Amino acid sequence: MDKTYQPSDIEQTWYQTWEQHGYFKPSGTGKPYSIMIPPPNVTGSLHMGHAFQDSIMDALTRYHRMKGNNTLWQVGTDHAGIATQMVVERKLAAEEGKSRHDLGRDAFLDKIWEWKAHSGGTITRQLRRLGASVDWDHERFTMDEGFYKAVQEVFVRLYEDDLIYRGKRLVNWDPKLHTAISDLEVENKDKQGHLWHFRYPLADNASTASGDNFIVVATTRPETMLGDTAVAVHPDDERYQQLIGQHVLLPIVNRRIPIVADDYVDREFGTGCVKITPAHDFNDYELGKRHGSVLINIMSKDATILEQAQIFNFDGSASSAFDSNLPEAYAGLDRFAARKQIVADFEQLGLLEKIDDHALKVPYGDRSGVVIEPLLTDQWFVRAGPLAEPAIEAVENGDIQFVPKQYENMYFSWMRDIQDWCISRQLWWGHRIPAWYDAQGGVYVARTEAEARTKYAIADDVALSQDDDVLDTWFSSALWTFGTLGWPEQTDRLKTFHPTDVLVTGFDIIFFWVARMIMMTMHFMKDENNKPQVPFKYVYVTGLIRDEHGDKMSKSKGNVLDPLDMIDGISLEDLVEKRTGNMMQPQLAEKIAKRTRKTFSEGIAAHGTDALRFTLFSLASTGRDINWDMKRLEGYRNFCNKIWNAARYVLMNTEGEDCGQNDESVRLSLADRWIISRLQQVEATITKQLDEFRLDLASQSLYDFIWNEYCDWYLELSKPILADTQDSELLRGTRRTLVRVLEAILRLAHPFMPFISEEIWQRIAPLAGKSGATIMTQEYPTPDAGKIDAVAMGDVEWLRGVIVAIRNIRGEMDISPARAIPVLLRHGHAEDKRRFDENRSYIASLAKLESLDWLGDAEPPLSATQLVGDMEVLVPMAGLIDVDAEVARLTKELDKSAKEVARLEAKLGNEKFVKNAPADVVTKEQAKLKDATSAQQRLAEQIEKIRSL
RNA sequence: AGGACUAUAGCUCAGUUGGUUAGAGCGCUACCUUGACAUGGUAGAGGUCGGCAGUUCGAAUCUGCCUAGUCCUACCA
Repeated sequence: MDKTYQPSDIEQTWYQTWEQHGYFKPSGTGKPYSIMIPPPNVTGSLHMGHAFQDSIMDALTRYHRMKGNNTLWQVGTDHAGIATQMVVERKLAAEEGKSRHDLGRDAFLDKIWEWKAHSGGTITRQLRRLGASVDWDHERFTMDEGFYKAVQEVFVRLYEDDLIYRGKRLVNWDPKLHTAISDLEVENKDKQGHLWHFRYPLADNASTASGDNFIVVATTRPETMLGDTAVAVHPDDERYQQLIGQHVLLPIVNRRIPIVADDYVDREFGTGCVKITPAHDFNDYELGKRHGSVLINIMSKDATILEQAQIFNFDGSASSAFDSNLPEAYAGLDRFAARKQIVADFEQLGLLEKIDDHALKVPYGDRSGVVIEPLLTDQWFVRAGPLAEPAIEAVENGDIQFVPKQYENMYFSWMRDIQDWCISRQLWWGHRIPAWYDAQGGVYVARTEAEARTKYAIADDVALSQDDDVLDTWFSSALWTFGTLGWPEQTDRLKTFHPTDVLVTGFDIIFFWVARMIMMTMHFMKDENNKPQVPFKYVYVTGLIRDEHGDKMSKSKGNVLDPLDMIDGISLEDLVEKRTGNMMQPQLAEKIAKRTRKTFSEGIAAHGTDALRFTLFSLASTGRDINWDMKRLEGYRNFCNKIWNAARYVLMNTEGEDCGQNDESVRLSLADRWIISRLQQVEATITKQLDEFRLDLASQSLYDFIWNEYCDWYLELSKPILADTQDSELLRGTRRTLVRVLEAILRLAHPFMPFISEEIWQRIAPLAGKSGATIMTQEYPTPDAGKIDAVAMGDVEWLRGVIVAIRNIRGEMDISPARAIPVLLRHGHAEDKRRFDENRSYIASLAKLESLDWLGDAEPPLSATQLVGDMEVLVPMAGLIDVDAEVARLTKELDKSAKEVARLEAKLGNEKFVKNAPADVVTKEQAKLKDATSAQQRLAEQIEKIRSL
């Protein structure tokens, strides 16, 4: 093996080997275990969040595969409707100066498929680099043939069950993308705006309580007044009591509209009068409906003002309740221009009362970034209420558990107040809605046009045209767990792997995806008793990966880290280019470049996939965002190097030697018995932590065991034996333990660090008597309590105590590490003496001693001392030690003991403590006090003795 | 407005049902190239666990209030 660990030398070749040999496929035997990858955007690329979640899924998958489960990690990508369409539209505009309308629907879709073919491999290549052990043979895409069938089936059946309906409703309209979007795709932002106060003259010479012949309404969106159908006041508001049932004459359009009373109105806000615009405001829609009003739409799909208003009843039929003419002056004006004009005109008319500054929330489209307009359009909706009921129940009764649990609250509060889901999108890229219309507007929902004709008995000569709209991307993603397994066919894969075991995803898509997946799955998937099947048993919710300052990573902030750059490294210049090239806002480039040069003055070094993964795991504490720290990554790269070198040491001492693999007689040293015992304990700990999704704790346990126990102590303790002993049985025992424990460590580590564990395992396994083509399919280590040797563990703890005590004196007294020193022990119990007798050579070797003796009762020479339990460790001071330094050191120790004694005395002096605390706690404290007291006394004597010289 | 989460060493974070002398990594200090590893070794410094009350024999841990921050949902024109 090379002296230094080079991840690039091993990682890619191992992945290819694994994939070629089909190790990622389900084994076909064992209890099924399955995970569905959250499908990334097919044309996207992997970011740190993906790397994080995918690493977790891979660790769980590899762990269960090694435990013998029939394990499937299902892979696939999402067509990502709006996102993908926008990318291709931008590209088209930039390269050919054309819009999608110039091309037409079919040609444009061809362009997108081309783009998918061209860029679609990026994400899957990146997944391979991460070591993702997914089943590539069954990769799926949310718009592949099978998924198309699943989507149609679901749509048609939901329609037949009256859970999908079409209607003219107020929706969130994106005037830039020209599509409806769901509530979830709207981001409400705090903005400073204005509250305009308009006078609406009263009709029929009515007047207010204070004698005015007008009332004042306040609005943040003046242009919508063109669509006002009423004014509302609170029923108990004395100021306007006599006006209820009267009318106002709407200025500019001269529309006579009623004054109605409604509890919804807040008397304290503004003037207590609210203009009602049912076609342009969600609250007003409800209000208008309650008061038998109509809907007056005044806006086009571009959010410009119409020439003629469109007036509807709430059932969608046309209404002639009002004159539909709108003032010519506004026709075609953009909504914001119209706003200015309306305000100016009110001022002109002397009807502008005042303008207040006002803080408000403005809805923006999360993709387009423009202000969303509530607009009356024909859309398809999913009736979410009935679907939500079983989905809520499944989480309440624990069939689905969120990890961490607090996300269940979030889920419940959204689900219990769920609104119908607008699923139609006025886009081209997506699943086209399986509905057909005849010339009269009749709607026919079926899987195909032919089926529609049969089902609804439509003659062949009646022209049908399919709905132009497509479905929300999340509609198809909601079918992911069963759609990927072949549904609506009852495939073996579906029967074997559904329900899946765990979904690993971010909290940001609990509503978008997780909740909808639960609803859809439980409606369509039933078990043998016809009970709804859940899509997964656990939802492991990860935090977000942020940058080193806790800021969200984003292109516009220029703080995005590419996981592949962590793995392969990148030069500073390339990193700057990557962050500043192809920007939507080029003016930020300079700042980003500067910041990047400051943070990564040397670029980024290569750290390898294993180190990246291990870093992600150790940061993966539940329910918390992660602030990325390059130093952690470096630390775990060093950890890989540590393992590498430990393996080199083991190989150096075992290759070509007799390692006792054929059960020749062996004798195990104390160190052997100890590390074997500890291995059992660590195996139990890690297994438990993995089962509880605590990858952070598991990786920490592994790290501690490998570095602080196996390397720091076991390998060091093996050195004196390998160097000195002539005992062939003992040598065999040590060699056997060296390789066997390392071999087990590699299997323990494999789910975390697949590459380095495989690379080393290939060399170690034969020496440990293991055979097999890959570590991937070896058994995950299981602890054997029978191998735990309590005596050995106690002895090594003692041994470490003595060695650390001597090193401590050495360090504090500034004794050169090169200098071998004499050490005496005294005042020990019989147990100390036994341990001393059995382990002299270990101590002498690890503490670099010239001599080590048991003093008995003889008077010791003047020495530096340290206590290990009751036993004193003495380093004779002659020629070695600075008296003042020793006094200072002992005084520090004494202070500590004195404080401890005081604390314990106070505690035990408290009658209530002695009376109330459990007996074992009291006994423990008493023992501690005894130790501390005797330590205090010894230290005091020793200080006195040194001083007296 | 409602709700959730977070606050522990200079930095990034663990701390499982209340009982440790409160831990890790990085950083810092001193010493050390000893044949696995300087991507290393040995020793060390560093914390009134955000604040205030309370429950308890005992609180980083439980309760209440407060402060600061993050996020989610809803929204008054």
